[in-house]
Amino acid sequence: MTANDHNSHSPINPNTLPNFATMPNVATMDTTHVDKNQPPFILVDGSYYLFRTYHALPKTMQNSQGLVTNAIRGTLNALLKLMRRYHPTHMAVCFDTKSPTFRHAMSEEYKANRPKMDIELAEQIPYIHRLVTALGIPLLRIEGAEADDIIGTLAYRAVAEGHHVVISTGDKDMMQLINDCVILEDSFTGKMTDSAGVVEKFGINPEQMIDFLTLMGDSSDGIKGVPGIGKKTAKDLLNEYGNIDNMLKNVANIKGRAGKNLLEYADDIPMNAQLATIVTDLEVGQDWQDLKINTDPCAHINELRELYSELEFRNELASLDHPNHPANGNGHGTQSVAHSQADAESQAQIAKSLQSSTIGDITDSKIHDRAWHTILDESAFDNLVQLLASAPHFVIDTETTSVYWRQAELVGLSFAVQAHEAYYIPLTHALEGDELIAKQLDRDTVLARLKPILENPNIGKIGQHLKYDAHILSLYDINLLGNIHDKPNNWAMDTMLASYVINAAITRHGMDDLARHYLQTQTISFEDVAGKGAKQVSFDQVAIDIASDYACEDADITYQLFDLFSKKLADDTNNAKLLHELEIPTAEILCQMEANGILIRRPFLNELSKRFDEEIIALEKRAYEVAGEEFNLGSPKQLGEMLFDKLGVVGGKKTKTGQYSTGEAVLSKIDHPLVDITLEYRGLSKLKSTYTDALDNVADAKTDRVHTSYHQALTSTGRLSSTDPNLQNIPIRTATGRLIRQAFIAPEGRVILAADYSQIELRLMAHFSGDKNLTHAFNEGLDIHAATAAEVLGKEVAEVTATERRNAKAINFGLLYGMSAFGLAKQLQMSRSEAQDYIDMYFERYPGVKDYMINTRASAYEHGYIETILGRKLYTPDINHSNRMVKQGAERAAINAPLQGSAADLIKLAMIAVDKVLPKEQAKMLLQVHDELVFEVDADKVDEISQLITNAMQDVLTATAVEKGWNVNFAVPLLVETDSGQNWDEAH
DNA sequence: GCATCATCTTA
DNA sequence: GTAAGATGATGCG
Repeated sequence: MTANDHNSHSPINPNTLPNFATMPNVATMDTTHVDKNQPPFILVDGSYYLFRTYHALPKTMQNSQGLVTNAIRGTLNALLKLMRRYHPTHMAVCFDTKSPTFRHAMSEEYKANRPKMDIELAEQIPYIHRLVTALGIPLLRIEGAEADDIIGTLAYRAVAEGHHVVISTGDKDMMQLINDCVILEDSFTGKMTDSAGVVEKFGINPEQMIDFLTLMGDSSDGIKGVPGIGKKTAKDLLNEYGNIDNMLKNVANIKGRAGKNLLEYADDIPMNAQLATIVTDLEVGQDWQDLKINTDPCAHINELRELYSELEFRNELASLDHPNHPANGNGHGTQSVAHSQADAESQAQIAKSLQSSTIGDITDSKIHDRAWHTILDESAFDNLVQLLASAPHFVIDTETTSVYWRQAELVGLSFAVQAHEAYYIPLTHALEGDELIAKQLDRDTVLARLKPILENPNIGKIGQHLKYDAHILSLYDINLLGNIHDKPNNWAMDTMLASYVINAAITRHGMDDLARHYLQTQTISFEDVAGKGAKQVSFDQVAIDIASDYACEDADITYQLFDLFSKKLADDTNNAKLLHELEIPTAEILCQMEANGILIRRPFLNELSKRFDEEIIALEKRAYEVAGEEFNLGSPKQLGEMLFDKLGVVGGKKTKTGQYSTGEAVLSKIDHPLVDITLEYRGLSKLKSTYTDALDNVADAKTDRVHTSYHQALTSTGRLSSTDPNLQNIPIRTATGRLIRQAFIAPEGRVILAADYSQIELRLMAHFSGDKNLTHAFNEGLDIHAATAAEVLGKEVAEVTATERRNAKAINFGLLYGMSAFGLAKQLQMSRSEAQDYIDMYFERYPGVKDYMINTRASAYEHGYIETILGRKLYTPDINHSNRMVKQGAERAAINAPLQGSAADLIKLAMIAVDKVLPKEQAKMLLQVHDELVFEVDADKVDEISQLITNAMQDVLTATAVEKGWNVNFAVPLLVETDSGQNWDEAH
């Protein structure tokens, strides 16, 4: 029989039950004889790829005959990937058939609720079968057996015969087949799962998988499981009792619902277990040796050609003439994939999964031409100290117990003075049983020796996200900060900020992202060494040899990035200037601001929480009365159903997910008592949960100060963002909201001082557009929104009504946001054509602004980026996107980016300028909120310092920028407004 | 337990 | 119409 003779199997009688007692168990079988150096036996779960790719890939993939081809493509890509990766000699693709199996005979509910297969999918199946055969891969379908069972059987036989096995599937049920020599690989997502992967994912061993599935059940397959036992309980029970038999023996000891139900449903367990068990001794009537790939390049080439032509897979067709097409039995073919983006992502994931795998020819991607050292004795440390002290610059990286610097303790330090060589000094690792922990050098001794080097401004410090390391070192009384910006001309560099300045959009700026993007290297992830989720341990619980690899890699990669970015910056002096004169100095100031924190009034916040809570409860009660029943007022879904279905309110609109929209914009148009109650309820619960409760939780227990964390390499425009907590969105618009602001105070003898740029983005618009009317209004010091209304309506500023000013304000903001008539109409609640008329009138009066819009858009198309006032390039990758909506979104972002981005540049300059003149004993900079800086200052020095700050901020373009070599002739004045008071509300 | 949605807060 | 982050509810596995 030939390998592809897939119709030759005798059907399996669905009424003959497998003998579960004698069935071999793949997870526990002996694997000592398996030769891991041979290519693996590949078993593909064809049915999985069929369904997965059909639902995941767009149905718009069709040939000219209207045949949907997404599942064909998806499955083909999975197969080609496997062949390229493993160069297998033995492989089989298994499919389910429509006929019933023993599971259907056992349980009426088994897969009973599966909807009928879509016709668009059914049509693709014959093509997929033909394709598999034409690729020379054995195809297996057996009446009365599921693909799982064929795979289970073949996996057992293959391992028994000395092969290791890769099962290509995304079905978690198959995890019961995993052992030392059998792994799962989902070729669609790139995810690989070995034994450790099962433990990581579910907290149990592969051999416990059947019991796990039996307890949990599977609603999509119609397997019930034990009610009340989900993933978590099943895991806990299995960890305690090992298996279900043992659980039942000790069922009296199992408390609560789990124990009760286990007893009550004990009779169902055997059947559910059998439904969940993959058969491993099917009568397949075929020996595994027959499942060889047909490697004759000419065998099926004509069939393939015909298929690809009919399907209109042009790239695949062309690649048939390429000598390395995988169908020719050679695993190095060119990629021929329709979804380059999705594919690139899954490739990256595959690359990642390769790291941890040790099976077969899956390569360990660690490079070996490198020297990574663990420093565990005095003389090695002496040598390192010598090396660092005499280096012009070096990479430093701290390893700690937490990503939050305020909770972190130092665990070790890594260094690099050149690429491919790195040192790790473990200091406080404490993993029980790790023999190396006793050899660690003393932390304080090491730090004392390093302090003069780390504080030496003449030795450049290089790091990835140095602000973090600076925070950590400052906890140990080491001041790294001076080295970051006091010597802007040395080699000091923050690779995260360098990447951000060079191109903020091309990748995120974490070290893993940078290594992947710029060095084509997949780093050891933190999760690889410390686990993830609830099971993650802190770094001091990682074994020193593993930790050392991780830490050395970090330092090594950082050095390599430093080399690469240094070259890029040498070619672009403005980028170099942005890094050294703007971002790195800003980082140092942010470090101080974060360390300062801002004082809050805890008792006041607690009092507010209590008050809000009482009002919330009263509102809930009223809502239940109006509704006639209790429901969750905080659930948009339940509220929508109550309002529009049960209470019959008209005007309900649905969101894209099919539920009613209950956003503020919709509700405020409805006249109904429940709406008023809801809006008030939402306002108060927002304030309570997001602000009064949250701030109290994060404030330092001893000092009552709140320390936010600023992210400097995140936004697409150059703005900062603030997290944990976000102090850039503290309420201000409503009176109740402002109560929160009143909780931010200055200590005794000091006041809060706030300084903000007035209308900075509109001033930038005036500058960039050069528009005469706009420039004139700012130069005359007019109320800009009133001036706009007067100009557009052709009347005097004094005659402008409140509504006219409000509309003008909306259009001014709209301009900054790349406005459309549609958007303006929605904002002003007018018709689209009215909005369009208004916009037309505006552009007639402000032609320069119209030109700015056109020119900025054009620049984005021409260069792929726009520039801010300091020449920061902000890339606009979606400007040529094939989706019209996405493309238009990118156009609006491009129009906004120079304005928002330039404002971000200016406030960073302002922070640098202010920091330089601020008397540190009398004032501290605390917060930055995009166009505002918040300080606490000695009460008796407020006027003086306020003037100092105002001057520094207003003069950034005429003084600070010029000193640093940026010469900008700004078209309008920069105006700063300051105020001060006991709290942030009074200061605003 | 983790991701996504809907909502609301800021500049 | 731009740029963010946090929360509770909900859905998935």
